[in-house]
Amino acid sequence: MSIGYACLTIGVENSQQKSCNLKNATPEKLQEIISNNLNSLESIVDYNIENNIKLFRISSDIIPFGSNPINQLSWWTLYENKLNKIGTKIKNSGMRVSMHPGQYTVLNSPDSKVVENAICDLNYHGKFLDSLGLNREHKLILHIGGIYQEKENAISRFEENYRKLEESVRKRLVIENDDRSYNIRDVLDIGTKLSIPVVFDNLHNKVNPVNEEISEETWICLAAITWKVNDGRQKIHYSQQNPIKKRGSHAETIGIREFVNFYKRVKGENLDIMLEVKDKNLSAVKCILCTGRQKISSIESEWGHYKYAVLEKAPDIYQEIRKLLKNKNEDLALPFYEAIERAMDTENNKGHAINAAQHVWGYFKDVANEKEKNDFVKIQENYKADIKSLENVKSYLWKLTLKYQREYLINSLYFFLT
DNA sequence: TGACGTCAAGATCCG
DNA sequence: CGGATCTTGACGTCA
Repeated sequence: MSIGYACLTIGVENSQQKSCNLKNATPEKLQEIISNNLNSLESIVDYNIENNIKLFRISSDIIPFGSNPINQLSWWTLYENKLNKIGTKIKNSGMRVSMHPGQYTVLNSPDSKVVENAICDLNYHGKFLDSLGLNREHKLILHIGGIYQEKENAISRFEENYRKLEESVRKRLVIENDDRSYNIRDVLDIGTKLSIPVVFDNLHNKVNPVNEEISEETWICLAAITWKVNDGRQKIHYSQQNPIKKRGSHAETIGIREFVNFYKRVKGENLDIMLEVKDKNLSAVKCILCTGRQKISSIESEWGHYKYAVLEKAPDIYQEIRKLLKNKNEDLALPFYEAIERAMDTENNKGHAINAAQHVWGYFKDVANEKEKNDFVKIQENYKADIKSLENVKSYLWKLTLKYQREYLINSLYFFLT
């Protein structure tokens, strides 16, 4: 039903997350970062609302060192107004958010210090969602942890330590199969025994399967049983293998044909699907537009974002898409994104890249001063002569985009896709 | 002891 | 000096 993305955005203004080192983490520095990060979170929530994205994972780093004793700020009171404002936007728009402590939060460690840290960390995550005023449908996702040579004992320790968690954390906690230690069968057994909802992760299940014969649909049905009414809709994680990286690495973008097939197969309309993918919000918008009825205007607006990136890669596909968008009465989302994917998969070509850069330059040629005109000519020549890279050319154009505040270009993915 | 994963910050280099 | 490019950090497990 809802499709969403994790933590960061591409091409969204004022959504940057900041961080700092432990040794620089003064109260002043921490406050500055928290203030920035909450402003960014609000921008992201606004963006999600505008783009009909109803599922989002909030970064664990939203509060720097949120569970480290170095951070003694009571950020939930210092930023109470801001947190309420953001929480209200989330609730009023029907958005569902989550948080996901990473691979270093380990509840079942034999080392009691590690367990203590994990509990602190879960408390921090729970407190953040509480401070937004959100109910228990807004989940905290956790992996089971390590094996330590004795899986049975490791699982018992997970169960023991789970029971020690505060109710405010337990009510949100859901568990997920991972790519090396605990497969979906293990996690379903634990979830069933302790009444913890289970998140099925399709790529982890491919990398660390129980049994190749059992289908994804079957596992999703079995996981469904662990979700009770006040947990909200069943959630799953979806990602695709990056073809050039090692097994388990997330793809740059979600291949839309494969996703749509998956969505039909597993009856995705009954699920909340969290995408784990490098291009973040871009894949979320793509998957949302390809699984529902769309107005032509949404596709046209997407074309506005992608067009110069496509022109840079493949002028022929650029023309093909222009032609495609003239069919105002058909459902264009799928063929549109398939064409975008083909274009972005195309090998770089200097001539095409220069052609696109000149199109973009068109936004400045009337306002640019003499030095800027000369610099653009020079950087183009240096690019042709292999002295400068395409990234250098584009970062020069980005500088001009910001200087002359060209709104259309600020929202263009030309500068963010490679 | 280093790889793993992730992203910005910090450090260094270059013209 | 500003910008580009590289290295580091912060976490715990496992080989």
